Amino acid sequence: MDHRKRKPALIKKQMDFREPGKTAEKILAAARKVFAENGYSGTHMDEIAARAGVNKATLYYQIGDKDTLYANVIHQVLGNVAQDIAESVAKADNPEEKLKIYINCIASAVDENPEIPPIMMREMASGGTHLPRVVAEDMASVVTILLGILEDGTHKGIFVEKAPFLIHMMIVGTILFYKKGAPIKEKQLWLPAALKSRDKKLMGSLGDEVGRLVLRAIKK
Amino acid sequence: MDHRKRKPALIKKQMDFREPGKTAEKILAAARKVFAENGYSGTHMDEIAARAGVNKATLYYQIGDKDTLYANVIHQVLGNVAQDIAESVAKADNPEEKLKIYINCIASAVDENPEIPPIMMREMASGGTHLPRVVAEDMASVVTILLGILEDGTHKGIFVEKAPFLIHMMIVGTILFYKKGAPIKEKQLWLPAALKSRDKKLMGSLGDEVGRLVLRAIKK
DNA sequence: CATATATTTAACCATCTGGTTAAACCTTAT
DNA sequence: ATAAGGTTTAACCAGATGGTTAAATATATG
Repeated sequence: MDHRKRKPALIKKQMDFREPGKTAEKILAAARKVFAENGYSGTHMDEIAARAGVNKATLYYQIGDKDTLYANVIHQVLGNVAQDIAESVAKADNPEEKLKIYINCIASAVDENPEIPPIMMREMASGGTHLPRVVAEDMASVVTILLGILEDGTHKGIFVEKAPFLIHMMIVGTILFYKKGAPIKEKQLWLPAALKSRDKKLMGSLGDEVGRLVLRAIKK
Repeated sequence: MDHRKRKPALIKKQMDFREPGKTAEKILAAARKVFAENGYSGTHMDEIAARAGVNKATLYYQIGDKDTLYANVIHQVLGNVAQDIAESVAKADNPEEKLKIYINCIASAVDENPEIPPIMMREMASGGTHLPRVVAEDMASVVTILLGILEDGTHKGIFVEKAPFLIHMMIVGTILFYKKGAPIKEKQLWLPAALKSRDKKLMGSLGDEVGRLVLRAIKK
């Protein structure tokens, strides 16, 4: 099926990718890498099969087709972030702390999962048309959490009023772009040394630094 | 040639896409849209030819191959931003004003040029490996401008010291993600109404609002 | 007008790519 | 052991895709 005309991808076949060593798991792991590297249409089933060390027919026997495989990859890669954020944020009790946690959850999800930036960026680039509904809803629920934090903070007079969706894009955009951008920057040797050195001393994690910036931006 | 293995795209053939109505111009305009919609590997030469209203062979006669066409598109789309920023920023004299202009230049480039977000996002996603050298250098020069503004501001005690590259990723990431993300958000009907309404009242332009946020984030 | 040159086109082509098939190969239970 | 059902595989296929060719058509030049 043509990528552009894909229906909002349902997950036709749920894979049991939990058991490691199992064929399905090997396929999913390979698919994850290849899709992250090359995007949907840049990814070829033969390469996934090769990298997973299985025959292409096995791949089709275990999953179904490219669409389904892609949907499963996305679900596996982005699916758990939402719940994690919800749980972690609930533990804090003031908006400022909650916001820090919110940002750090996203940052560490990205850290533990280097496939998130390329996949998310490309999904955004293509208008999010092929995100499985589950994932789209997950992401919506995340923004809703932020909405709550910001509203609470504004009521309590801690935050100035700012558009929540813009803040969310700021958080996610900053983290994803930095994660993908930093390595590119390092390779460009002609860049002024000042740029490279300055960025070394991101005190603490990226999540912490973004947290500081965003808080400065919205605190009263 | 395979996308993944493309050499750092040189622009093999410079097109004269300036004269409107001319075949080359029609091709480039079509290519721009199609590449923005579907990415490099999702784009088919036949579609570009069809959308440009010319025969595919004409396309090859005028340009060369997919790679060259893509490089030309990128160059046309991203090539002029750098110079524009440099000139505009020079007009202001204090760091704060300069930073506002810096951000607004990027925001309006994106505004006037809706192909920037998808193309930039996908380029970042694939590690910027196929940016023509010219464009990569342009982008580097942009960051260098920001570096200057921030250093100046820090010296004068107006800004706190923050990693310049991170700030740049923050600006660009926020603008691009918001531009591409907002329309997606609008389509998700199940989202809490609060989210949609809140974001309507972005007072002024996106550039202004991002400018305000970033300044709050780094001003002493 | 005639000749040369630049541009466009329909028809091709080799290769790639997602997907299938039928047979071989395990694993398990009787 | 063997029948049965699940799993893997080599070989295959139809359609798509980037790219080419040689002829046809404008366009400019003498």
